[in-house]
Amino acid sequence: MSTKYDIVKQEIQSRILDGTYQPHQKISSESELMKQFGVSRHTVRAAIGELVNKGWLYREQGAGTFCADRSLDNRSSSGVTQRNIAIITTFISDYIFPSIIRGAESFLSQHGYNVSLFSTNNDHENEKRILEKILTEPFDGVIIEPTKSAISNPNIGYYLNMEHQNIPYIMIHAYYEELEPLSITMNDEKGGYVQAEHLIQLGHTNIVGFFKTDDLQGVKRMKGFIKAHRHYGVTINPNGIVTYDSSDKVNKPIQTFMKLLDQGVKPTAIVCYNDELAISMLEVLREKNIRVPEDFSMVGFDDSLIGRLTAVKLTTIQHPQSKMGETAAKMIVDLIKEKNNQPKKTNNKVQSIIFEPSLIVRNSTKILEGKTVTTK
Amino acid sequence: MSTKYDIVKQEIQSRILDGTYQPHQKISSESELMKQFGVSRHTVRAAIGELVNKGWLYREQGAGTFCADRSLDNRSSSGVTQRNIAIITTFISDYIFPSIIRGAESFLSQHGYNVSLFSTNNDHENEKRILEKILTEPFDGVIIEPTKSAISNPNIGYYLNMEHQNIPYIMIHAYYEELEPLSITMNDEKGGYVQAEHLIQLGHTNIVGFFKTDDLQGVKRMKGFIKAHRHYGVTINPNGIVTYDSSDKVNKPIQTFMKLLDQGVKPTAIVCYNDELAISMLEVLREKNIRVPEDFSMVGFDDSLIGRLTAVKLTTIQHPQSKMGETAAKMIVDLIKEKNNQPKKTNNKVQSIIFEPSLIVRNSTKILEGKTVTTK
DNA sequence: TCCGATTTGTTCGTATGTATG
DNA sequence: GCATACATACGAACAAATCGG
Repeated sequence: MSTKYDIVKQEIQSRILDGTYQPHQKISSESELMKQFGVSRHTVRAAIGELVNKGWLYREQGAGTFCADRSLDNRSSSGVTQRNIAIITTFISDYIFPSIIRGAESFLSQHGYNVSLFSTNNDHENEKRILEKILTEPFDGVIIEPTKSAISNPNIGYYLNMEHQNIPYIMIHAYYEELEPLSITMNDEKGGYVQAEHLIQLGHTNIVGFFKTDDLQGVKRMKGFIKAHRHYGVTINPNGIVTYDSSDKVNKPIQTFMKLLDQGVKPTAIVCYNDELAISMLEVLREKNIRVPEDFSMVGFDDSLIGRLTAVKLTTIQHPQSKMGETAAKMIVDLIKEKNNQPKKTNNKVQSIIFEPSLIVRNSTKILEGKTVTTK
Repeated sequence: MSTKYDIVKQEIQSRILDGTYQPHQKISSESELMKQFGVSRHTVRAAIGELVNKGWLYREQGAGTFCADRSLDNRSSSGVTQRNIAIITTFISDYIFPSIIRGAESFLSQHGYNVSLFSTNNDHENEKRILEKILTEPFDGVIIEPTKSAISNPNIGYYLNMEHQNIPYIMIHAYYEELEPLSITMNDEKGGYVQAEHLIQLGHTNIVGFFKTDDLQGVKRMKGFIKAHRHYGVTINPNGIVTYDSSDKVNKPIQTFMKLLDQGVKPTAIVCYNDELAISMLEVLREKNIRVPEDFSMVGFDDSLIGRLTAVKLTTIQHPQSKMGETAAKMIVDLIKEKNNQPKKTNNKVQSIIFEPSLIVRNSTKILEGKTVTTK
């Protein structure tokens, strides 16, 4: 995999798949590629040779090398419907993802589809590699949880190519706004609002919020957090909002939280991006001998299993989990049907779905001492 | 047709067609061909390269170039290798399975394979449906966790058919004994032995054991449990061994355990089939105000995440989890390689792997009051 | 129609890396 | 350890086709 011609080959392949090279368009000449990659002509020719052999490019002596049009050539040759669905998530084994995947797998296998799994680890490079794979192989539909949905995505070209090749896809949890895709999401802003509202109604006024902001979910939950404070006229502590990324999710929130607890005016409650974070924070509080909920209240998000197993059962926001997976599966199957039966009446068109959040009150939140419950 | 490499190519082709080169026979080396035709090595390689691409020859570094066997060359219809691996587990989202799947997925996707997921919910009908699907579609290999491995399997025919069709498969966690397949397992009997031994060494003599016995793992752990008692000369309470199935795993163990706790001579410790059960039992004890480990000791199995998150951290048996998934993935890839390179020497044949269990002592076990620690 | 610049096609030489037996 | 054989990579030269002027 580390040979020079293979690198050149991969890169050219990427340019084809992400739409840089359109069908019948002339690609860079051999001498240009030599300069671009700093390799000899022999190496460039070896790379191009393999792609010509695969049918991705064709050469014309004297004219140049061109991108082939693979749109209607091969994939229906075998005649047999493959019925493959790809599910791309950021993580596979952690947290609530297994439940989502189970929901989707269960529905899809009942409807005769194979489910292939991919995880990006919230990294754009991995996402790219996976999208290349999906575009190269016969998938009938794709369910995607976007990678780093809050920031601009370098792989948009691949999604456009997917539309070109008429492969239906839907996004869950969040979506890339440029694409305006069909999606299944939570109302995350509302969720963040409800988290904060609950604590405010319990009398808390010094609440910290921790949000993972490389994904859109976190950005929106933060927005809701702020909105609730404004609505109830509670000022937000200047240090009261902490953001972090997937990359520093293990350490940064914990360390920042510890500092916040050591300062003069201590917060009395925390809104957590999700239950996973809440569990970490619970550990911090336990080490500092701060009792939950007597001394400190916390709200999680997602109603994950681990939040129900801990000594202190978490107050949290409900997440549809396996239901979301099933809904996504149903939607992608509908899209595939719609694609195949073009003459069919499109009376009930497939539409995006937004799940409304609801609060689940357990044992991690409590009325602040000396306060009475506020109601709207 | 007048180029040198084309002449070389034609000549080699002729030698294949007229039988000079028989299937799997080594053809002249590149340097020999250089002499024979008076051309450069590059030219020879270009000629051979085209024939390799057509599927008439195959090259093996260090060994030589060989004539391919095109007699039974069927599946080249699509030309493209699919590289699909199926993973069949009993459950997808629960417990330690996500970790196992992640380990396998990570390795396989790095090696260019797609991973398709199936779950049987430990039901033979589902298993049958999935096996039919796999036999019908182009999978290169299968990783299986057997369904109800302790009882006779009605789908053996499908596995035999898989062998017929030359689809490599391996089993994890357990295996159907009739098939004697390649497998990756725990030494479950040893595991059950270690669980019981630990409690016995802590002075416990009235230990109950709960085992799920529709899978072989449970049967073997139970065997180890009994063996440990015999070895240390501890008599087993007649009601001290409780077995249950996947179907009644939610209720039966809990109810039986409650009855045991209400009887005259109470047990002082429990060996659990796995951490999942242990967590349920912990809940029962909490409701009855029996403190762990002060009043009661318990040992789990699998070292699952949930066993580390509870208030009382479980003493348990280590399970390789994602490591097991990765090992399984590596093994299946080796098997596929072995299958494809028939002429290659099978010097290091793929072999079954058994992981040895080791005890992880945490906070759910304690020396029985009024006893001293026993050592072997 | 021809010219010249560009681009791919063929062929040689050489060197080093890596797997096999 | 050694010879053999294939794998990768660099450089150079000339041939053949294309395309704009």
